Amino acid sequence: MRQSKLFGRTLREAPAEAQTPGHRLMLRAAIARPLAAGLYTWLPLGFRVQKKVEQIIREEQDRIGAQEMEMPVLTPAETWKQTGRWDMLEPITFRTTDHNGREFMVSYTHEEFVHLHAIQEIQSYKQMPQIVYHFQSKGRDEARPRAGLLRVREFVMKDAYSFDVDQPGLEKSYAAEYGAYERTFKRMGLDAISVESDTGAMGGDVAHEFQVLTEVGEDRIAICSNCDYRANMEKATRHMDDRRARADGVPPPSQIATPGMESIEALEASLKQPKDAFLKTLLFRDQSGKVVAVVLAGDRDVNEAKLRKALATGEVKFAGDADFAAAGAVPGYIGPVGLKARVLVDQGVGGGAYIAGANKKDAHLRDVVFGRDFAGERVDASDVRESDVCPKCKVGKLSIKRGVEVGNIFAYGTYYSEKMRATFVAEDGTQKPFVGGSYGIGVGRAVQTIIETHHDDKGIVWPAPVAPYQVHVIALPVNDEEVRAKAEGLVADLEKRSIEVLYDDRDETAGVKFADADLIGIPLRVTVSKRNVKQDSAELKLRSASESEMVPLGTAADRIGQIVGSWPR
RNA sequence: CGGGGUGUAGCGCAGCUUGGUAGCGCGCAGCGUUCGGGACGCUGAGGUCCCGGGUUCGAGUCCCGGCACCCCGACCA
Repeated sequence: MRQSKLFGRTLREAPAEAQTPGHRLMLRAAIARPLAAGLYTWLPLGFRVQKKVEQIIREEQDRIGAQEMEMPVLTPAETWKQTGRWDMLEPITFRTTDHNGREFMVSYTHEEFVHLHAIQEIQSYKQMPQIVYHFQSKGRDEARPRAGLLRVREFVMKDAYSFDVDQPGLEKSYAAEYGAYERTFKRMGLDAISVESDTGAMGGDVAHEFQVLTEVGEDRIAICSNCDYRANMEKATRHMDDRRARADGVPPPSQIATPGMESIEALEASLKQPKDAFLKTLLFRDQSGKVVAVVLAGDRDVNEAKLRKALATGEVKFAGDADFAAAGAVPGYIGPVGLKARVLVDQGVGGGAYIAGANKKDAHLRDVVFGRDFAGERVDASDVRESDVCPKCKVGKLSIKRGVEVGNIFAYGTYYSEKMRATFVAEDGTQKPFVGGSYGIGVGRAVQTIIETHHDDKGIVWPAPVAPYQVHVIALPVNDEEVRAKAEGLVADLEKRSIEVLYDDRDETAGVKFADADLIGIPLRVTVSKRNVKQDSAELKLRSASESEMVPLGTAADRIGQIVGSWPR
């Protein structure tokens, strides 16, 4: 490829809105361009990277016996309604109607549709296990697209779906995908770790995310200092020691005057008590408008993902003034005692005496005891935090790191097949529901995550397997007849060997060409210059190395072929 | 959806407080000199100043309304 013809210019400066290093480099190196909020066009260089990432994913899926297929982007509403997700996904999906008024969703994911096909194609237990996958665009009307390709509103996902006859079968498929993911991310240069995750909109129980730890990530991951426990904050729990403060001998609640103290911080400051001596009570509405109170220790924050799960709802919001009035509560002085609402009590609330709102203006109650003075359902609805004790080994301390979720795997079992009556004939002749899992990788997000984790101050340093080209040949200066002849001869020779070459034939100065080569980050740079040609040689330099190697022009192609051939694929 | 910010040439920005010829750097085109780390000179092209309304003799600038984009938070690959 002649660089003079390349569609896509490198930028000396990144647009102001680009914040993360990967976002800036992605734009500067002409990988992709924004079209609207959260919508990106791949330019030719980025498109090649995307295709290489896809190919790695494809090879690893094929290796475990998964079969590639393709389902449409537009999906009919009726099927979504069968599983209840038409309403649940309303806030984050793009929808449209055809000219007859029939409703469609831009596919958010494809569980429903792959089940529809499984019903038709798989009739007998003899046909399983099966894993199918496709690379398909997903539409998600994210409230806040972010950081270039890291969170967008339309993206290509590899999503795979397994069908098994029973739970042990599912576990095998799940393990096969788990292994495929480890190989896939490793091959593309990503150091992804698996973490336990919430199942969110996908339903089901067991799920892992593959996270690449980096400061630019938006997920928070709890990691144990001692064992292999790693979990997304949405899911992470902590070990709570058993010593329950005793309520014996605690006097009944008594009112204390707390004028103007409407926050835990204000109470902490004026009553000179630690935050965890208080109960924090928060009022929420779920998606259907039902109001619920969540009671937690004053030093803890509510975890909305856990709360949604506890309430089996798609959305929770803070309640309004009318809800407070209906519950007999006063904002700033709300407490669980005498509250007229469903009450959930976080597991971090102990059995001892707390100070809590009195549901009266300017008043709190001391000596409030859970189980004695108020009742409520026990739930886990709070965040873990730095230094909490690991729930698995009960020894290590948790630390919180940021990560980018590049892939995930869910074992949802019969969640969809039961709702859709997707069954097969089992060995005993009865109809049984498919036992399934789904497995996703965001391609564009993976590409930018590679950039986020493979760059220096000059530009991208592509891992060879995903680089847009393998070799960058630079002619210097290109208008020198002999230089150009030698460079073009070398390029032709390399291409004959099926080596992917970007040839910088632009009439630019050495500084511009080297700077662009560093920015674009192709693994091997080959300089054919007047100076080198005089000595009948070419300079080979790896993007990742600081020193270079001079080789005779006559054997340059051999040497380059040898280097390129030694790279992992 | 809550909070904050920004919209002026392809990109980065100034001009707005105090209304009066729309500017700078990079990039782009032509010519010449350069040619191993973002060269230099000369010439030139390129603008609905986000959109709509208002105030005014006159609006990029002031007022009102909208839209878009970015950042922080809540949600996802």
